[in-house]
Amino acid sequence: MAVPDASIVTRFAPSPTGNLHIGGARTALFCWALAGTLGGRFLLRIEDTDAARSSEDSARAILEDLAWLGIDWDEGPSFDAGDRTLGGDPRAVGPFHQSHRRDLYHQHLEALIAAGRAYPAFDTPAELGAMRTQAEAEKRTFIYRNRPADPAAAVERAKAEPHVVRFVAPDDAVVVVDEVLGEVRFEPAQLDDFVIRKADGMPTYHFACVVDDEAMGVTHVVRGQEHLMNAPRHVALQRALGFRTPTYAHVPLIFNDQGAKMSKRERDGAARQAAKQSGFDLGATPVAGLDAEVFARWLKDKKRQLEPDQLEALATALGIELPEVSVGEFRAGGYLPETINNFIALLGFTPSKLDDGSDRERFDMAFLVSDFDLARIGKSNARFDRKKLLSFNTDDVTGMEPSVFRERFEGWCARFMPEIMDRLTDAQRAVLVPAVQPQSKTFRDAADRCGFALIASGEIEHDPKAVKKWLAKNDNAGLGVLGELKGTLGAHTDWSAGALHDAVERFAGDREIGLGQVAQPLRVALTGTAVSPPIAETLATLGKDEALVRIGLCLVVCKPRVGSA
RNA sequence: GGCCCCAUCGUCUAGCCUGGUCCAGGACGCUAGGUUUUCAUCCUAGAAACCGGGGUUCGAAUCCCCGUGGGGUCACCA
Repeated sequence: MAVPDASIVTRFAPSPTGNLHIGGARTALFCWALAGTLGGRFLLRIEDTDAARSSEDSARAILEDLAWLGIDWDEGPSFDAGDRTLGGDPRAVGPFHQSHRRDLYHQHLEALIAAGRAYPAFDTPAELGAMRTQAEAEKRTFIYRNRPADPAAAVERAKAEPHVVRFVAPDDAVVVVDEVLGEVRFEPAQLDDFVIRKADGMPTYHFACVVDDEAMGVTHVVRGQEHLMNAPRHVALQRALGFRTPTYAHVPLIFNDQGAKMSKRERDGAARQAAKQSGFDLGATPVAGLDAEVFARWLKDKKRQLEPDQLEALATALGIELPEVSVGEFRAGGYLPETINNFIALLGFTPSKLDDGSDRERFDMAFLVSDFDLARIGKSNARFDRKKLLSFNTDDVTGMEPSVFRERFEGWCARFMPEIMDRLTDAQRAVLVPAVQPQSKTFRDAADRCGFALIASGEIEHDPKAVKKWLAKNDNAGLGVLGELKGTLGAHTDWSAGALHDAVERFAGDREIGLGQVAQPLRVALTGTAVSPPIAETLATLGKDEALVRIGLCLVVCKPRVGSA
């Protein structure tokens, strides 16, 4: 890490209108890492100037997601992350919610009007819409520049009438110097007199952002390339206000499988496609909270989105998994925060090489905070490859120290799969959890593999394919083995996994059959399927009584019917 | 459509700035074998790319131009 430099400040400034998106997480991560390599501080600001769409719940959720990822902010809203406290205001530059900073914006805005660099405008939305339509009809780009002939009169009129305040765009070209893209030039003909204060008195994003970056001493602005067209506006505003221009870095976007900006619509798209493919009939399969008309409209219109819970319910009805897009969804999906950080850092950024000259792909936060460099950010957009993420996550889950795995997995279960904690004893989990770890790609995957221990023996559904292959085949060889096993296991007393492992092996050895010929019929009996954790641990988790009940039950349920093949 | 950005294996990328060491390297995925009591792992091998066209140069993935393709953005949203 670099020598501490108190003058360096990076910031992440989300707007609290939804969950933290994976792209936002990457931006935050880069800002955090940059502050680290430069020895500066990382600041978090909540951009809630849109009163209607912002919510404190959303702001809170974003804070929690960032803390979960370990993207700790030095300054910003205070947050108790359990083992550490984040945020605070040591330099007294807060508050960090823009909705609480209106006086500051107001001061600068008045100064701008007084300097003749801003003016009240009284156009109604309908009038503006008409101007745009006309411009479009004439194949012109709509550029608003209706400056008042008499500014003083306009200011006077503004005292009594609803209005917005617009910025007087500069007459010169604006050149944005960007650390990633180089110099980007914007001609004055494309700069319009954009709105800097809305009719409700709130500043627009552009104005609040520029004022706050100055007031908070932000030196480096790292954000997605979708903001590139905002940069000339911000630079022009800074000049008019007499502010510094921070260092800009517009990082490439994260794409989805379709090659477009990854967004929350992803999930709607996946569900829509599945619904169309399967010819889903809402009439035949009602979905809670979703009425037919809404569904039909949503099905037709690609831009339409369902409410999150409607979407979840529909996905369940369709029997599909929705693709994760927000950090919370990846968390619920059982991904590790360190893996997510590692993976998203690789989207657009290339770390220094390994000593053998190959690409360095796996690294932790400590590495990132010392190796991050804006010069190593690429210019082209990157597709989000879920398979590669899964591969990374698998490595990290299976490579975890078993005791650590158990602690973290159970922590995840407590939140997302409480049955595992409620229904299994500590002793059962002590056997099952380590058994499941080497097989699991995610915590959710691990939890799924524990499922057999959660159901009652009567609820077991014996998979016909598994029954046929492992019990009925070869003149019911599997059923025969199972019958013998019932006796052998019934007489067996030590139900530790180790002893059971030996017992099963001895059983197979005595009969000179492969272990598979024993384990598979047992799996079918114990779980109803051909897949389970290693057989000894499966038996041990269930316990002797339950295991024997399941075997007995299977023998009855799956016995060959007289007269049928 | 205007403006802006981008362009190496299917995907993420190295190399490009400072032309030759690149018949282009790594990773995920894919294919084929192998290990394994199931699934998942794991091991070995393999296929797989410099968008097209012009220049500049002894020599271009690397520099320049044009074309094509992709993306972003055009709100009293951020």
